[in-house]
Amino acid sequence: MSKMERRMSWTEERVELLKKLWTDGLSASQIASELGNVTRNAVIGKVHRLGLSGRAKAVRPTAPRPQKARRPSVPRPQAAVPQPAMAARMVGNTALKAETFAYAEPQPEAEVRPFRAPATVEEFPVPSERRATILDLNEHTCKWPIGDPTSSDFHFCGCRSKAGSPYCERHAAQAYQPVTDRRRKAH
DNA sequence: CCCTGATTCGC
DNA sequence: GCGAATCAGG
Repeated sequence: MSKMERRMSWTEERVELLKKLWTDGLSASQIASELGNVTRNAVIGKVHRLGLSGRAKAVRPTAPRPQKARRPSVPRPQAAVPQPAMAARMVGNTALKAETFAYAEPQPEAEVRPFRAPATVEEFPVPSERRATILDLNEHTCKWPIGDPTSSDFHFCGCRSKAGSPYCERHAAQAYQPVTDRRRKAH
């Protein structure tokens, strides 16, 4: 290696590698870092010039290239209404889909998991609540939530909290019970 | 905000 | 031909 190529160009080798990696499903940025000395934009640009965009999926919409009437002369708003043909071509043409397809790892449809209400209260015998609103809370009041937060009667414990604790002694005990204890308690 | 590819257009 | 800037989408 006598000379470091200052401006790496698209040599046959690099183009071949590009083709291979692209058809392998690597993303443009991955390919860019693989090749080195090119940005993903460069890769994408080359891919398009080579005419191998679309990859495996490539639903040929047979659209005759709408090529909108382009901008008058001001470089600002080049984003306008997508042409139908363009839009059609965009769907199902992303690398993500291609990869998902290539790796054959279809996600099973999201399973519906039952809604689990936040267990704020835990049927707990509350002897000395103060029914504090959020406005009543300060450094010395227990901030243990009681009830459904979306309900109008939601409130906080409001007891005097232990020094340095957000909760009163009773609720601190409930909040900070060791795992083993919780296990035991659960049964 | 991270990522993806697509497109435009000055160079 | 090249690729940064930009766009559009997940």
